[in-house]
Amino acid sequence: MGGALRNDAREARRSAILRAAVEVFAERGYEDARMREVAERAGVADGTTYLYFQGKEALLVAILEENAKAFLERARRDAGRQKDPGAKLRKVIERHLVSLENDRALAHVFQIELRHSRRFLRQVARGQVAEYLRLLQRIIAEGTASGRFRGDIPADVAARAVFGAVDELITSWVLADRPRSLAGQAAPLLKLIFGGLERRAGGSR
Amino acid sequence: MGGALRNDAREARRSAILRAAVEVFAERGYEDARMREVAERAGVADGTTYLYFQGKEALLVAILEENAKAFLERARRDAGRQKDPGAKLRKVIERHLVSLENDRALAHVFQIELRHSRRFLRQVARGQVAEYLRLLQRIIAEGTASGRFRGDIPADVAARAVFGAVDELITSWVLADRPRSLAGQAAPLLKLIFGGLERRAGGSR
Amino acid sequence: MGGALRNDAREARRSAILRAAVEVFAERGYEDARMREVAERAGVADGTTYLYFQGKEALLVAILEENAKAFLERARRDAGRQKDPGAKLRKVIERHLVSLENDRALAHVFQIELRHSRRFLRQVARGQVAEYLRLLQRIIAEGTASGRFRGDIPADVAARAVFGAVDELITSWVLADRPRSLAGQAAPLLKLIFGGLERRAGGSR
Amino acid sequence: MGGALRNDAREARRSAILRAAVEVFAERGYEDARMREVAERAGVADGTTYLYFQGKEALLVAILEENAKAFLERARRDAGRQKDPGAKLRKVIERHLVSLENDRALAHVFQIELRHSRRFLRQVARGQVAEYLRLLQRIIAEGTASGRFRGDIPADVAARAVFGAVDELITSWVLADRPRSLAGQAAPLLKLIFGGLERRAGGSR
DNA sequence: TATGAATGAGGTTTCATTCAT
DNA sequence: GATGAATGAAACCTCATTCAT
Repeated sequence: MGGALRNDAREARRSAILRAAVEVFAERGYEDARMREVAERAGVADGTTYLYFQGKEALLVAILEENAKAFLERARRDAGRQKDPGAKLRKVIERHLVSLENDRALAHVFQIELRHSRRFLRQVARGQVAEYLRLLQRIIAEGTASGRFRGDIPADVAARAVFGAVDELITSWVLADRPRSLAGQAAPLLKLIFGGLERRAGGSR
Repeated sequence: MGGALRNDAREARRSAILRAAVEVFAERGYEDARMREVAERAGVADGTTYLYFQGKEALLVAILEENAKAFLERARRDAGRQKDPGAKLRKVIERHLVSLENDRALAHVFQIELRHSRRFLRQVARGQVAEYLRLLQRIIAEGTASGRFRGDIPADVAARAVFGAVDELITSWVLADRPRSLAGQAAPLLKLIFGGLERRAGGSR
Repeated sequence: MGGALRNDAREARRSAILRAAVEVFAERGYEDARMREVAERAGVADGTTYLYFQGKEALLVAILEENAKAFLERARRDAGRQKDPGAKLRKVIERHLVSLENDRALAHVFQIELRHSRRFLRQVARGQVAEYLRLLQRIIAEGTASGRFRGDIPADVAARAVFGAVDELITSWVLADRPRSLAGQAAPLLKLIFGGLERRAGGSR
Repeated sequence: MGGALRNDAREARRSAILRAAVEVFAERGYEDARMREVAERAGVADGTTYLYFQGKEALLVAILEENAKAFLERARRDAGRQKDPGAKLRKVIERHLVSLENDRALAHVFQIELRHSRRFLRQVARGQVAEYLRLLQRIIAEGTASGRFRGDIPADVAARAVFGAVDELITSWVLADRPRSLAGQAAPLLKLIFGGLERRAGGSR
């Protein structure tokens, strides 16, 4: 039980460091972020950071993986609760927008800092994106199979296009000085996406 | 005439340095790129680089501005040659894809290295993107005015979504080990985009 | 107590770096001195120097300020112990000569390296000299007031002349290959200075 | 005769470069002076400077030697015109003060920039000072031999003290924001110096 | 002889990481 | 486990000087 308490304290400290990293990375950018500032803000000594994470880049990896994992789980749960592929897609996209709107610092790190280098992007960040793309792709393929979505667009292309559209709206929002509500842009974005994906009533083109 | 020759030589050297920078940035990433390697590959001495560009970041700015400018001009010319807003959009997007597919190193720099830091993104890169977004937005607004595109999606949201979709396809292509032809993905992408933008035959939703 | 030990260690290290700097500056000259050599000679890593001093020039400032401060304090104490203005002046000058004769490397830095640039001279070094000049000037004015020193030479001119005479002897000594004892030159120098300052028995000129 | 003209032009250009160097060295300090600025101010191309002088330090050497030579000649001539050693010394010192007061930029270079490094000081500048010191020493020795100056102060010590006093007044003047006339300080300075050097009426100390 | 574009050596400093306490 | 002082690698850029024209 002492171990449990210990573990709680350890977990709290780990979280504090991770949160501090999100904030410092968001404020200064990854390259200009100082490990010292992360430690300071987390209320620990410089060296302590290295007892919890391998190093600076490992912090970025941890920020990505823990949040992306939670995000993916929510997305999958959201999708699982819906029968209709259209409703699944809608829920997943709405969740995507809302999740990041609720944590601007994290959004900053996700939209910008996680893409700071080719190596990182390929080896780390892209893996999570690929997972997410697969989810989108499955939903779209399901929609196509069910006849609701058109059959002449490969699901992987569609998934990337949808992801790109959402992603760009979020990046704009992160970079804007006076950002407009992301949730508020969900409706027109969804209209556009569904317009693109859905089979036409009469059938066209 | 000596001056003209001199200018030619000067221009050639400038280009060599810029091209070397594109390649080195693409291969190593901006942070890991060494000015020495840029100079070596351009066939000039270390210091010569600084006679043509203020410093490392100025190289990145120059890569962006010169190529983005040319790219924007082509896009505007392409659009100007078409009457129909749909045709304009199609041409611009096709050009976007083809331009970058033809220069993978440049594409790498555009999709990744130009986004390496918040400051750079906001102060430099995003300015060019904004120009491009405005062009897309104008075309879309024109399409809406002409009745071809639906009127229930704000043009700025649509422009960002379209840009994001194209951008993501290119980024995937840049990061892929065995990339599929970008031009080959243009057709389904355009179907998706036009499906999203165009007013439905019967009118829907 | 651990703190006290730490502080002692810290102070020792600081001193080691400062002393190493005096020696390296004296041997190579400020411009040709390498921070690496300072660190090496102090037995610390390159970066450690920067934990104790802001940079290379800060080392020079520290050398000046700490020694000048100590020097000025001794001079003031010496002067304070004497009643007679003549005796005060004598003690101060003797101390000046002896202090630097006892530390030739420091003397080198004081006489030469501290004057290496206009900016440094005006902003830093001259401030300490000004303090010293004020002390000399006060003593001389006191001597004039007491009737011992003549009244027809402004004390500030006299102070500078006296300082200059002493300073030049030291610089010669620093630059000489086979320097003659500075202390040994004190007697004739003092004769000259007192001859210049003292009111004549009969009164002349 | 064409050669003569050529030589004149050459000489004029040489002078222009030298004068430009004096000014730039005085304004920026030797280390911060840029050869480019010297060339620009002299109205020649960068490389041309090197056709007239070996390099940056050679400019400093030339400034020193040419001016010091002229200065020494004037001093010797001044001295030669006087019979009395006291008058000689007076003339030489007055000339010293006036010469530098008439060219503040040159004075700056003489008082500060020429002393910027140990090597330069020892190998170059001090040679000229030594000449000047010998002149002073000869005059003083002459004064002692004639019975006017006291015999208990070695002439070399006296010469250095006198030089130091004059030198310090000039340095103060160079560094002052609102300098007081140097010539105006000649009288009290000379009183002090002669007071120190002259044998006392009654004979004392 | 003059030009000025090109050269390239060289050093201070920062900061992620380590490790003795 | 926590600390934080110490480490030391590593690279951008400047600028005196050169040399092809």
